[in-house]
Amino acid sequence: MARKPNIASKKQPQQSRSIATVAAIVEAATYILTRGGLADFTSNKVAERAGVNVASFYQYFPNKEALLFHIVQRTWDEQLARLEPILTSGDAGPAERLRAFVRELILVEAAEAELRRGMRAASVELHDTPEFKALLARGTALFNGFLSAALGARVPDALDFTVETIAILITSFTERATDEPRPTDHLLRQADFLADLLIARFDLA
Amino acid sequence: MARKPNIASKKQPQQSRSIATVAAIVEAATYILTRGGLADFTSNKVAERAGVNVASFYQYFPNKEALLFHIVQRTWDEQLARLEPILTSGDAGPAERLRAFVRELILVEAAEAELRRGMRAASVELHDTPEFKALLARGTALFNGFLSAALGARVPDALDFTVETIAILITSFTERATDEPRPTDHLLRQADFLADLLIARFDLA
Amino acid sequence: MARKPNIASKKQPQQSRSIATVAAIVEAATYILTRGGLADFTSNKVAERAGVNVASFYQYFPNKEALLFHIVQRTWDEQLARLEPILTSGDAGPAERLRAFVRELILVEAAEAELRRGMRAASVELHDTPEFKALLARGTALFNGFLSAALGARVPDALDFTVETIAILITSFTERATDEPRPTDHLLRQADFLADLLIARFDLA
Amino acid sequence: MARKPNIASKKQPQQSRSIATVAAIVEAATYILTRGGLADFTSNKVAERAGVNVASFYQYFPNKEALLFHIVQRTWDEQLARLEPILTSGDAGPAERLRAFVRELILVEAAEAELRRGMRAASVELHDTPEFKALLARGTALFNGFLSAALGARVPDALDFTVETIAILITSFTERATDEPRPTDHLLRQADFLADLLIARFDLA
DNA sequence: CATGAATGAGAATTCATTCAT
DNA sequence: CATGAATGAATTCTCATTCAT
Repeated sequence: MARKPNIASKKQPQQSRSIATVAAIVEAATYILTRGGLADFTSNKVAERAGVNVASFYQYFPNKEALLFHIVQRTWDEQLARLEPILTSGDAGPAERLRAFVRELILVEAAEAELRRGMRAASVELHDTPEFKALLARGTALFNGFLSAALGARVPDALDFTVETIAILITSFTERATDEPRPTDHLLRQADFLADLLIARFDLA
Repeated sequence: MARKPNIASKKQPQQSRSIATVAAIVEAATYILTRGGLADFTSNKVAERAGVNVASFYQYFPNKEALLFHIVQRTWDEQLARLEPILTSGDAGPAERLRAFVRELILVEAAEAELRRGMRAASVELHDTPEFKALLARGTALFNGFLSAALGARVPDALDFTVETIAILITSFTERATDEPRPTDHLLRQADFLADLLIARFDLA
Repeated sequence: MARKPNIASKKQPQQSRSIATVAAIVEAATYILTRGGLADFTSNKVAERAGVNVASFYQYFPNKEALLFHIVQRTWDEQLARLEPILTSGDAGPAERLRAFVRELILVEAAEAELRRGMRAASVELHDTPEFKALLARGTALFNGFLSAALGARVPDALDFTVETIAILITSFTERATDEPRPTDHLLRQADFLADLLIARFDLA
Repeated sequence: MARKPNIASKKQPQQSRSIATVAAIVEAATYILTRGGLADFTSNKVAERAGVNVASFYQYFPNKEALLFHIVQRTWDEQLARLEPILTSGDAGPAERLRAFVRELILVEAAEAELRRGMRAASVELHDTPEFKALLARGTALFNGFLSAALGARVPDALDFTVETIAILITSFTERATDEPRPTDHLLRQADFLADLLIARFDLA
């Protein structure tokens, strides 16, 4: 029964030196997670690679999980920043936007696939924390909003079910499809495959 | 950077006493993985819960990973045993079989969802072992064979791509859909959703 | 403070099966010690290599040290058997015999240099046992007897000191000279070097 | 088959507290090796006797062998510091210097005989490391230089062979002669015995 | 704040030895 | 006797975390 670690960041660095320290720690951790060195993702090694003392680590993060969460959050934020415009911009029709979204999502996932794999492996303990759930919720809300709007008319019954299921479909698919390194055009074909499936099914074009 | 652990099982238990010992170890490990206690999945704790000495653990498994692989393999075998008949029986048409397959798969995954989550979290080290790859290959071959046959006529180009992509779609979907506990009928609706999508797309009915 | 292990052989094997078992154990241990695998010189591994059960090991040897002593003794006995005739045969004069002795000793040591190195490394615990001391004493007595007789006339004072010192000189030299593998002729030159030194010094020719 | 341990020392202690820690570790290890407790020379027991946590041990030494090497090196350095002046000072003739050297060597060896025995027993793993070989090489070079110079004129052929053989003779003799505790005058007689042998043989006086 | 230093607790693995059958 | 099986007790080494300066 995994204990839920206290994930909230300890202190916000105020001075520039502190900011640099935190940045170094985060960068070091990212590097280590990217190399897949789950076993090397230890507070001591992260600090060493960051060139700071372990004690400094604990100055800014109450524990390892907090650092991990920080990175997860940052990555997630960056990801959302790229995806949100696609979903919200009213320029294109639902089909266009869905296709663009799936394409962008698969590219985003692929872009930092190793890091994401590392994070996923290390994230086990995070899953049950409220902070993590809140993070997920934001993305979910955004995507569900878009889907609900797009499908609203065409799915009279069980809109929620449909939306949730499509969300699972898309996110699990892009995650897995990027597990093995693939050339971009292959990824895009896969994205289109899925997008077309949905567009056809719901007659979005 | 993960080293590849030697996974081949060590000594086969011969007398009933040792068979019981191994069973106790496997059961204890399963229990711990199921509870999500990735952090508790240690040789000492597994042995303790099994009521045997750690040294006995190492009589039968060269290392922790070997035990994990043992469980993964057993689970996988059981799963295949349930799924194979569906794919190979010639009784029904492709649409029927695909739907039945997705339904069974999602149920199978749900049945031991916690264990699977634990295994997934712990499996990182396994991914690169030849034994693990061989295990995956069997399942892949089976499913790809079925899909290739079913789609053969309808997918003139890029059969391999299509098959691979569908395989990813189905397996990633069922895995994620069972991440949260859901009632059976919900799972079946989800399975049908995906199956219908594919059946319609490839005109299998 | 190394405890003195009980070294006395437990049981003498009576039946041919037992004899074969003991032989297999001894041979396996010899093999392992020869390969320099001090770390592999464990009761389990010796038994495994011997093809017998560990419990059988303890049927015939009360502990690991007893096996080691057994091998040391056997080797020592074989060595003495080759050296004794040289010292005792009255055919040749003292110079001849001394030279022949040193030559033979260096060859004997070289013959099983690896085994001897392994034994030496493992023997630490043996040094303080009475059995081991008795073993040494036999060889010492033999050699000292020879030297005393040979030098008697020429060393009026301090015969004991001289004999002891020469014994140390010869045995330590041959041991170390064979630490690195060397061709036979090199070894013989070294033996002659030492023998000549002593012959000249004590005017033995 | 012994693996070569990584012997290079890890972190250098900087503050006085850590210097004391390292000193305590070294002292504890020396004590244990001196008592002949090869079996007690474990990281835990050394740390315990040093009054520090095992983890501190591993802060400063990457493994047990590194600590052992540290001690071997220190002892060797001290020994060389005492012997080098004898060999290099031009005050005396070769005979004088050789005799003084052998005398000093046997005293040096005797001074820490127990420690040296312990180290020797534990050194097995060290033999193959480059660091250890480098250490030996320094001593060998020094002594061989001296001998070559001293004998040069008198040994037209095979100078190398002669030098090497004498080196073996002297070092193996002093090592073994100090294996059993002996009063100083006895040791000096033994040293003189060997020195005289060589002086006479090569007409060094 | 930042660093040097320290540590309690535990993880993986092995070994000598014993016992039941 | 011999074997299968078991285990108490170590051993090496690491990690998350804290404290004194």
